[in-house]
Amino acid sequence: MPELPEVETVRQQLKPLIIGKKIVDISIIYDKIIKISNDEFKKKLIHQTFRDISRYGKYLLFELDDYTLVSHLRMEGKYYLRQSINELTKHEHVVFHLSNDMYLTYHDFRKFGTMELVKKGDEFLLDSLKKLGPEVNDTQLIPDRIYPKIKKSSRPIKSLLLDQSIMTGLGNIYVDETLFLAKIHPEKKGHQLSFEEVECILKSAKQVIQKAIDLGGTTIRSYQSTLGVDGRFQNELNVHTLVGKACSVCQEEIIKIKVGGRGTYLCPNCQRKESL
DNA sequence: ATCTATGCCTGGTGGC
DNA sequence: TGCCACCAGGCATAGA
Repeated sequence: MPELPEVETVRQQLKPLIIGKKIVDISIIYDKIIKISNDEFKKKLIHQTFRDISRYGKYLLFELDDYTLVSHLRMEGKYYLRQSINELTKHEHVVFHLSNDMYLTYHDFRKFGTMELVKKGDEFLLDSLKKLGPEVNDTQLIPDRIYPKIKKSSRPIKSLLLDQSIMTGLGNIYVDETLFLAKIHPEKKGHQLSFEEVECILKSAKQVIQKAIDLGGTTIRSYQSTLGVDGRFQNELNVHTLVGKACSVCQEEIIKIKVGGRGTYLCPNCQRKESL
């Protein structure tokens, strides 16, 4: 499940491999991934050269000469660099044939990922990008920026942290880890939180995200970033996926509940519903 | 306006 | 062993 740290890892690994390479051809094997017609997609992208890869929240932005390809990996999307089309597996849906005779392929066995194409400079006019809040790892982001939205909401804090319009970058794994560090129960309502608690949550989120970026992200289930490099953050998890295990702080058993329809892991002792 | 429910997908799991 | 219903989950969209 790529969240901000995983997408950042993909960006860093892929960038030196494709910068300066021109797209000479494109094969679209499964076209629901892309939002426009196959013909338009090919017409606009063929002969364009990769100039940079940037990222906003969980979106990858492949910057070419005249267009930006905005890619969201959702749960299982991955990019691979292949030397031959003979290496393609059944879950590789879009193939970019590059000028150095390598193939950049998009792999996604759930087929949930999306690719949008936009004129360079117009990225934030896209519906998907324009509604995103500030990035959780933005050093300029201060709690005052998110506190008002949290304070007036009756939704559980877990749902608010997953809401990308308030703040972007956290997914299910890192929200659980963030709330554990902050010692906040995931079902606590937004309006029940003090400014100091929100401050603590933001600080914890930044800490979790930065550590995950430093370690190359988390490898859970099938998620593995480009080139088969495993992230190492899974060794640092305190609660996520650890149901039945002892809490690293108090030895209480980690439990799993559902919050807003999402599987949620927490320590019932460290993260009490009723606060002091 | 604001929130909840549903659809998109497929591999893995558990029941029979 | 094989079949099948069910689950996971980020985000868009429809519905309440």
